[in-house]
Amino acid sequence: MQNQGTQGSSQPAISTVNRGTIQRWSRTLIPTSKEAPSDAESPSHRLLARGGYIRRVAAGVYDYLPLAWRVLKKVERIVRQEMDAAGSSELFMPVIVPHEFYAGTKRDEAYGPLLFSLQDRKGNPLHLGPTHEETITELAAGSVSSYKQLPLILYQIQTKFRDEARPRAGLLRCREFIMKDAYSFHMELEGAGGLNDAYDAMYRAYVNIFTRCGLDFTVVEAESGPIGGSASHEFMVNCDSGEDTILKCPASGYAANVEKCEIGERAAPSRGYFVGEPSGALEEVHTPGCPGIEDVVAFMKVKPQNMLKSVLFKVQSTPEQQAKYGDEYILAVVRGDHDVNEGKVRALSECAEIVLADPAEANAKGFAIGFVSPRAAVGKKGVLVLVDRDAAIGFDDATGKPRFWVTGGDRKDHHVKHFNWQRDLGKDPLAAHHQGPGSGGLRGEDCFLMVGDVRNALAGDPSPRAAGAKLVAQRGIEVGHIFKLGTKYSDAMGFAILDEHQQRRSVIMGCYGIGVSRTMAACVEMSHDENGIVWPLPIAPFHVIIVPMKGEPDSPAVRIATDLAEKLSAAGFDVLIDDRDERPGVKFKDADLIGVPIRLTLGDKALAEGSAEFKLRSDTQSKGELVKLESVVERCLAAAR
RNA sequence: CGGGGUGUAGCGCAGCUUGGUAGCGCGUCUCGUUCGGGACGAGAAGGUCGAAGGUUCAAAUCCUUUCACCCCGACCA
Repeated sequence: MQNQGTQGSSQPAISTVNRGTIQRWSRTLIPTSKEAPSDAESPSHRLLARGGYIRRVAAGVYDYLPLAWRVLKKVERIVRQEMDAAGSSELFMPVIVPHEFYAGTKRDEAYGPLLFSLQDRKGNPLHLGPTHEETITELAAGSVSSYKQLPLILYQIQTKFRDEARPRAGLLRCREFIMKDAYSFHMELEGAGGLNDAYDAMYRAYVNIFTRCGLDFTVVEAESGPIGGSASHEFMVNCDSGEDTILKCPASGYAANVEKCEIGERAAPSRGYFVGEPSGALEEVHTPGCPGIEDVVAFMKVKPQNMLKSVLFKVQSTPEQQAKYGDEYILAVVRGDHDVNEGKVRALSECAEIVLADPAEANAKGFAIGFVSPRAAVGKKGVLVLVDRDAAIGFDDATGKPRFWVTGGDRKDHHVKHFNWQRDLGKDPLAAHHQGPGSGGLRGEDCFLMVGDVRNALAGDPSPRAAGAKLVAQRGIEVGHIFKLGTKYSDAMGFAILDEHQQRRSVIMGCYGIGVSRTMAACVEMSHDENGIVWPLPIAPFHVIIVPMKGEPDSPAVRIATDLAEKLSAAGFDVLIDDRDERPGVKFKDADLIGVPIRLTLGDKALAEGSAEFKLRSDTQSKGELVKLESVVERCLAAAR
C-alpha cells in the first residue's frame, strides 16, 4: 500500500504560472550553527535547529523561522489544493474552546491534563483546543438544519494545543503544533453520498497530499482509539526512527498499526488445543518480588515463551450485555513473550467496555495480581477466560514433547512450573472451551474458556490476507489519521435533523487530521544525510540556492546571481541567493545543511566560460556540472520534472 | 506519573570535590591578510553562574526550598 492511489491532481512541483520568490541570505534570518542544542537528539530536531529553521521557546513549543515557515506554507498549500479538490471547504475556528462545549462529550475528562486550561477575567473556564470536534459540531448544529445541506466537509489549518506529559524529538511531539483538521457531516440517504464516500475521498486526498510532499509513506489500518468511531486509517512516513510500529504483509500489501493488526490462521496443534500430557509434577516456586514476566524470567531462568501471562479485565458493559452474558471479569491468557491486545479482547468477548481490573479490587476477589494463573478463574462465576492460540497448547508439535509452562502461583510471590491445561485447570478445558464468539450459551458459567486471537501481532506472524506470507515489522511516523466517527459527537451534543421522511436522526460524522508541522519534521527524519537536510523539491523552502564565490555586493558574481535569480523566478522557482561575504566552505556547508535541492555555484572558472556549476543536493557523488548561463533555467526545469 | 540527568555569554562546555567574586571553543563586532568544502593574526563587546532563602568576613562552589529543561519508561486524536 505504499504510495498507492491515484496521483489525482498531479500538480507539478514548480508552477510556471506563478513567479517564484527571490530572497537574499543577508536580508533574511537563517541562523545556522555548527552545533545543535545539546538536548536535540533526533535527526530532525538537530538539523532543523542547526539549519536555522526552528528555535525552542519552551518544552514542546517552537518558533518557526523563515525557512521553516516557507516549508510549512508549501505543505499547507498542497493540503489546501487537495482538500478543496476533494470537495471540502476551508474555515477557521478559534483556538479557545469554552469549557461548556465539553458538557456533552465529557472529553475534558477524557483528555485530562492533556487539555490546556485557562480562565477569563470573570473566572470562566476556557481551554486551548486540542482538536475541534466539539466546536465544529456546535457550529454545524447551529447552522445546518436540513438534510439537503449534507454531505458537508469542512476543514481548517490551525494551531493545536496539547499539554503532552512528555514532548520530545523537537517538532515530532509538540505541545503547540500546526494541524489540518477536517470534519464531515452526513445523513445516510438513498442516492446521496454518505460517510463512506467522504472517507474514501479523504483517503485519496491524503494519498495525493503525502505523495506530492515527496514522502515515502504507508497507509495502515488503525484503532480508532478514544476519539471514538468505527473505521480508521493512519498515514505513516516510513522511517526507522519512527515512534510507531507497523506490520505489513509483503504479499498482499495489507498494513496495520500494531494495535490493530490481525493475525492470519495459526496452525492448530496436531492434537488439539489444551491436549497434552504434563511435562512434570506441578511445582510451586517462591518468586519474591517478581510480579512481572521479566522479573520471573530473570529469577527462574526460564524463557518468556514458556510462560503464560494472565491479564484481568473488568467488564463495564451495558445492562443488556451484562444480562446476555453475565461476564464480570475477563481473564486474557497469552504467552509470556506476547502482549494482550485490548481491542481483540473486546472483539472476541463481545464486551464493548472493559478496563484493566483494579489490583486492590481484584485481589479481594481472589486474583493475586502479578501472580495470576488461568486456575484463578476456576470456581468463580462470571469470569470469561480468553486464551490466545499460542497459549492454549498442551503438546509441542515442534519438539514432540509435552509443553512446559510456567505461570502464576495464584498467591503473592509464587509461580508454578509444569503447568498443564488438562490436569491443572481442575476441570476439562475441552468441555468448557468454545471457539469464536457467538457461542454464548455457557457464558456466565464457572470458568468459561474461549480460544482465539487476543494478542498483538508480531513480525513473523502469518499474514491475515495471504496464505503462507509472514508479517514484517517496520517503523513509521504518523502524519495523518482519518476516522469514521459515526454519531458519537452528534449524539453527545444533540445534533440531529430531519431526514426526507421527517424522521429526526443524528448526523453522522467523520474526522480527518494531518499534522502539518509534524509532516515537515517527518520529512527531515526520512530524508537527510550527515551534512544536513535533503528536501524533496515540492516542500523545499527554496528550490534553488545561488552561491556566488565572491560575495561583495558589487562583484560580477553577485550581479550575475541576481540576473539568474530573476530568470529562475520568472520560471516559477523560489531562489535563495547566498550573498553573504563568507568563504566558500562556509557557504557550501550551509547550503548542504539547509538542504535546498538545487545549488548553482558561480565561481571564477565557471564564469570565465559563461557557465554556472549545477549540483543536486541529493547527488552526493558528483562535483557538479557546468551549465551555460543561458541554459540554466532549462537545466533546472529538467531537474524539477 | 515513575526512573535518570542537566541548568554558568547566542550555541557547545570547563570551573563546584577543597568557598576568595568567572573562564575556554564556536559565533558576534573592528582592523589587516586571505578566498572552491566550516581560514589566519591582532584587538573588542557580551554573563546579577535558573530562582528564592540560609550558612559565612566572603557562595557559581556548601545547605534548604523551588522552577525550568532533557533522556528512558508509562501514557498518547
